[in-house]
Amino acid sequence: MKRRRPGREEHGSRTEQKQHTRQALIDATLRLLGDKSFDGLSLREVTREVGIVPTAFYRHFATMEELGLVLVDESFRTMRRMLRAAREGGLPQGQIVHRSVETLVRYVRAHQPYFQFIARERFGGVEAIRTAIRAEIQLFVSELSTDLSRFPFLDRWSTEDLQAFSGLIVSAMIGMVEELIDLPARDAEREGEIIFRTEKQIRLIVLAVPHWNGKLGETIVPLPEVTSETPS
Amino acid sequence: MKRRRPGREEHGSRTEQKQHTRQALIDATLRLLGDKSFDGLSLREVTREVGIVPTAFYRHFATMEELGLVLVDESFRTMRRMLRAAREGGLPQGQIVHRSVETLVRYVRAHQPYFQFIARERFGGVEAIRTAIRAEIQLFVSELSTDLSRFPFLDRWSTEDLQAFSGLIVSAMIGMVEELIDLPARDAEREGEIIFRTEKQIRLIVLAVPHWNGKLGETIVPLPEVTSETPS
DNA sequence: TGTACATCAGTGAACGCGCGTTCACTGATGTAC
DNA sequence: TGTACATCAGTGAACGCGCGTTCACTGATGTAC
Repeated sequence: MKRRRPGREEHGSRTEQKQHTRQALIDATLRLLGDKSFDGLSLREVTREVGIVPTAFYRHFATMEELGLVLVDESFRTMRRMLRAAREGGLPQGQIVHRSVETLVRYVRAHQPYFQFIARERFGGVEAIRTAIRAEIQLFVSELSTDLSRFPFLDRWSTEDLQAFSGLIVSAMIGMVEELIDLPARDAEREGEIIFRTEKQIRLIVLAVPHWNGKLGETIVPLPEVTSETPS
Repeated sequence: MKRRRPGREEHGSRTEQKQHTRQALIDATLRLLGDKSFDGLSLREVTREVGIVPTAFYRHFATMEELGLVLVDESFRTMRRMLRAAREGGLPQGQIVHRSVETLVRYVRAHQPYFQFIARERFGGVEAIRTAIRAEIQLFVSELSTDLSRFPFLDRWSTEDLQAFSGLIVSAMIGMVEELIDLPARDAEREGEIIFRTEKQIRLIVLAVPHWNGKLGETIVPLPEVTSETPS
């Protein structure tokens, strides 16, 4: 009775059982991170949530930081799976912005804790985790650049310009995700507004594409001086 | 000798002295937040940094959370001061994107700890602080909307569209600030790249302005299907 | 100006608590024969 | 298939430590007369 997982009685091999507990630690951590940030979370809280003794933690991870890095890895694996699916499914002509935003929202909803973890720890208190997340997002931007380089107009852009463009889209998407994830549960109206606004933003960016000349000269649209009293 | 602030010998009235200690607590907190997130920071760490006994903390704040909210307030007061100065100075015709980005960067460098605090706690572990920051950023977006509504084209946009547009600019700016603040100190080259990229992004957004028709129909630029093998 | 009393910012001892980590252990699972 | 031994995931007691908070205190500053 002592060695069995509390509440569950049937199990596979020792290896499977270990894997099961390891996953339970990961899941428990994600659950607990709804309320607090990673470096406010204790090893004992995590093991308590799983229902094992604190010392058993060390059978799976050397430190909390190690667990955190595994979480980063898992989270981005999830997102890459999303992107791969989207790419392979092939977005239908037209509706591309709408469908992309919608797909992202569905994924965020389905894997909310992962996204929440990433959003919260991207600038969180643990250096190693911040660095790992930053690297993954950069990878993300680069992959998007490659995808986008197949579109008309964009196929003639420099790598640098493409990365800036992708970065802008990713910024808008991250902004949306970050607003979505701590929306009071099931506020469908606010959610709709956020999605609608993000679509607008991305469409606006796309609109600029045919007009970009690749130079960082001054703007093409003449803009008047901004002072306290300068309406037309 | 006992009552004097360690390391400083001359003081004003009791009220001034209290104010001085209060500010020391705030400054110490900002300094310590370089390494960790707010909810990983202890009351004792803060008082230790200032050089007072832990219990003296309560003469100034009831809880750490209260201190945190004061920090949010101070940080945004700093940013509003920046905006007001920028508005009153009046940005010269042309160069407007360049000057705006440059102004922001200078301010971030000058008040780095405040910006770092905001970036880190925007999605951090303390609910009340998150909420306060979110409200301030929203206010920010609204103010920018008002400013922008004086420009040609934009003066005909709906409030909603203007807010989406402002939100996009703020997202790009936040993205830049967040990258800037934990750049390894004085990496002038990376810093230049980040600024250059942000300028590109904002110029790109601006470029779209004359072409926006205010409708959320499908894009005007026809975009082909994205699959694994769809180059032109 | 001088004296007597009130205020209150900062002190220092003490508390109970949750923390991470150590250690020797238990007993079911796995393996060699 | 049956037995004897090895492995190792999880146990539980114990540790020293930093935490937030309480409390009665001290002594310089402020105020009333």
